[in-house]
Amino acid sequence: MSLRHALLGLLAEEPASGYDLTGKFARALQRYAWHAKHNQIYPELTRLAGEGLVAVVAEGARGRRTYAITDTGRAELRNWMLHPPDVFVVRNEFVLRMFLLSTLDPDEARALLRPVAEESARELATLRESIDRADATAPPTAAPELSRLVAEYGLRSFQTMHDWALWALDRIDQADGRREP
Amino acid sequence: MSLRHALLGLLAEEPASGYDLTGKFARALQRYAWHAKHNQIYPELTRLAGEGLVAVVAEGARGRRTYAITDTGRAELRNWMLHPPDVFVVRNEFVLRMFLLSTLDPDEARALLRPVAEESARELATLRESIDRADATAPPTAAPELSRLVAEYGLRSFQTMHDWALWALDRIDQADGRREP
DNA sequence: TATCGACAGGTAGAAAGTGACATGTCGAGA
DNA sequence: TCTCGACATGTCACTTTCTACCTGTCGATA
Repeated sequence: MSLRHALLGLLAEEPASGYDLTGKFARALQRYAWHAKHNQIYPELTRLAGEGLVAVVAEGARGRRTYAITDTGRAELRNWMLHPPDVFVVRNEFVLRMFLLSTLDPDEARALLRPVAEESARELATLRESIDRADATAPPTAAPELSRLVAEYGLRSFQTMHDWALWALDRIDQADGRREP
Repeated sequence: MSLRHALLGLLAEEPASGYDLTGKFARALQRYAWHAKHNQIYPELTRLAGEGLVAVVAEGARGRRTYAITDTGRAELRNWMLHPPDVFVVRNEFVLRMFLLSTLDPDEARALLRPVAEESARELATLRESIDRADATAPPTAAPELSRLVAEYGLRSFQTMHDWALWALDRIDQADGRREP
């Protein structure tokens, strides 16, 4: 039931169409939190509308339908947020591959870790940029800004991944008894 | 196709039964990398055996069947490891909830973050303990020890989560203009 | 005016994953 | 000897997700 709550969460901030939501998933949630594409999003929106958790509030060009969260939907989202399960289901193919690193030999492990170090650095830079941009545009009456919190989490996570990849590469080099360029 | 590669990866280290593998998932992979329970594992093992990627190498009491990876299986695993996709599919309900934190008010956010700070500290301690235990039992001819790498990643990730949760709590307190106990 | 890319919405069939149920064995301790 | 917990393996119906396909509109630029 996570997809529907992700959608309710996005709609709680502002009304949006299925197309908008697909974009938000691709830009914000896809990489770290929850993966979903339009073929899952459209049917789920229809279902949510059928259950009265969201409603169509506008229709525009090209068949565009803008959805907004309803009071029922907001109550459902709040209830879900306030009652986290004891264990979270996690599926992360990246971490799985790191777990299975030990099935490779040192050279192969190095070859996998190098792109990790590079990409985490790139993601880190991108995220920092978008945070800085958001901070600059910040409203003068800076509210608690809870949305800044998860951005910081992402920042720190990528920093951790980057530092770790460099450490791991170094450690393999040392164990291998040589210094690789 | 991640489940089958997770199983192949575990069997690449040593032969095991479905029951053993279920335990390994529960202890090692479940929390950070890949969630799977016995009702998925048993059928997948049968399928893998049917395709010749694993084979039954022993039968014991209580219908126990010990599987080992075959050469074909090892080749498949290696191929999968050496060809990571451009984007990894991630589904992490915890991170999703942190994304949606901004739909709550500061008090509620605090209530969610406090257990995060506590549990990450506990997980951190547990992991550090098991690493120390493994280091102590380490073979004298310490090989590159690639399996130590992912443990370190877990350690750093939990440390990051813990530090972040404390930072976030503090930031909410400050924005709220008071110091919460 | 033709074309193309972003906008906008979908469906169908297959695969993966979930929750609940079902069955039986072996060894240790009361 | 009885009971109980760990060992051990499954099935089935249902939900969720994935892959691949389909349809059409609007605006800008060639």
